[in-house]
Amino acid sequence: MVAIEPSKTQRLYLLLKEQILKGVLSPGHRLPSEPQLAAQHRLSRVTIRRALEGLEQDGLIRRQPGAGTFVLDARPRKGVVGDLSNMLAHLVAMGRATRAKLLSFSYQPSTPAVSAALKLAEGERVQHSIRVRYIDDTPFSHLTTYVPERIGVTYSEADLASTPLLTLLERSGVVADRASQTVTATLAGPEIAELLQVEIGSPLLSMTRVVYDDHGRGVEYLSALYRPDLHSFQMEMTRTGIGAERRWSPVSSLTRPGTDTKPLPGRGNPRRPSITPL
Amino acid sequence: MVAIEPSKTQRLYLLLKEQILKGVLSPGHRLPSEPQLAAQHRLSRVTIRRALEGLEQDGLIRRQPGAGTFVLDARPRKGVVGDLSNMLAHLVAMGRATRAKLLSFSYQPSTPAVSAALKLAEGERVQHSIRVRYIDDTPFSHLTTYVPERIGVTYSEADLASTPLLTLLERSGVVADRASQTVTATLAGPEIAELLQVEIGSPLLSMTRVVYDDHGRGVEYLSALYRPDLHSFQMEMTRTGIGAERRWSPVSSLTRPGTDTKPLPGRGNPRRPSITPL
DNA sequence: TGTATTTGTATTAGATATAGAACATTTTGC
DNA sequence: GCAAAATGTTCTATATCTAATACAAATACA
Repeated sequence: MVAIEPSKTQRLYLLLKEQILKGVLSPGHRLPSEPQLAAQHRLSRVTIRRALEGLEQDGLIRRQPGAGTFVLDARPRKGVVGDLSNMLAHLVAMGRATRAKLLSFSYQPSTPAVSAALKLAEGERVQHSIRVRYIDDTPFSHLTTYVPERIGVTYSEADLASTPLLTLLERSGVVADRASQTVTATLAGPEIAELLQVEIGSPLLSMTRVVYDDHGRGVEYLSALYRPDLHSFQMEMTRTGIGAERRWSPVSSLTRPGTDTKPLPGRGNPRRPSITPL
Repeated sequence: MVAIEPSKTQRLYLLLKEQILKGVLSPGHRLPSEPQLAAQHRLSRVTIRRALEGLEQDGLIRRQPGAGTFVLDARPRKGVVGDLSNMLAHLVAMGRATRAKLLSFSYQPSTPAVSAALKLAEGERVQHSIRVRYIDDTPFSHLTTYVPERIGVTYSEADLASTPLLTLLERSGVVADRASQTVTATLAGPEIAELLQVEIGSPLLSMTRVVYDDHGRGVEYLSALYRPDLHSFQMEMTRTGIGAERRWSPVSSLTRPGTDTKPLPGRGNPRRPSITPL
């Protein structure tokens, strides 16, 4: 029995794509010729060409008969470089058109995992919703939320489709006090891939967040998926303390779209951080 | 021209693997029967079986003729649930065996991307290194670093294989003052996959960090890849301010391995945050 | 016990991936 | 202009992937 491996074409395709997007191969750079690539990777020229065709479709390379294959100006529309901690508020402030599509809205008995996270009693019911958020008609996040039923009943289906969940919660008298969020990487399954308009098997940023009120009770469980080509999680840190006690302190910052990783001007002057009210 | 896609077998294999490792399918849980899976995913039973065979080889499932297919005690050695911000120090504190393998060590002319991030002059040279860090003989991170040559010369190859880079830098008189880090998701290419002992095409957490000294000059450019099954990036947040000015403030926290997302006890009492001295 | 369900195994057929080769067309550079 | 080298195109041949089907063996349950 052989280990399950991706096709050779896809292997090469992803490899080259990574290198181009990562900047290892800078724009204007000429790739080795197809026969050379075939020799280097010990693949047939047919396979090489299939991979290059994929890159060409992606607009990452330009192939000129007789001349060669050249890397184009990579990172095409990396337009939105967001901070997961304040993305939505930031986008709205920029006047970008944002809308959410409500895919599911129901009341269910809680699952074990959600119950544990929200500290619910056995069999307690939760309000469950699935949304996809778009920016300029491009899907950029897939949101699955669970809210204890007693809180969930305070807002309607229409509310959820138009208003950020955390706003709804606070409007209902919930006092959000603490949150714990975890960021990981996953793969896009068939449904998610279609909803976020990416290839099946594409990498996705996965964030799980649990929000607690001032009594330590869980009020929201959020599982979010983001397209890494549209968003990344960024944070600024400063060095504080002296001697052996010198450590790094996080400073949540705003990142302007189109602006690359840029440290805060001067020192001190931390921006006011915020969390996405999704 | 068709987009380059992974094989259906591999697609399903990775998808199920993710769900098992992520805990969506808990140990002891019985998977749908092969015909059911075939119907759900609209694949033939042959394909379903190939994917399951891969999972069986990985020791993730048990297949019993006549009975069904069951999820085994997943995350066998999920031991390490780390915080990217202070992972290494934390692991060391726990007495886990950590070692780094130095794969490459050289001085090169800087690439455009690195030059921009570190604010180097045109053509300035950098010290480049690639390392893989292991914990208990399991690879968990792939580290690529660039340091301006004037700083890089202050430590040796042996230093780098044994001592965290940031420690070396500070030993050389560099004053690390600010850092900017970005977290995204990527796919594992052939070499990375082999080094980190994952399948080609598996999702990886990608972190890029730039450290600046007190004069705002870049002193370290780090590109790190982490296995999401072994690590996730976690942060705690608290609500501060009042009224319309009420916002979320990040509180970098320690996560104990084996302990799932758990809010800080009481309120206030923020842990002293730190950054990984990789 | 008997029946339904499940996994294991085998066969057939078609679609696709890959290798290898030949030749045309375009560009580059002498 | 000419030769070399690059991509574009077409073809043959083999191996693998996937679908579809049938049947055997093991298990669960009434």
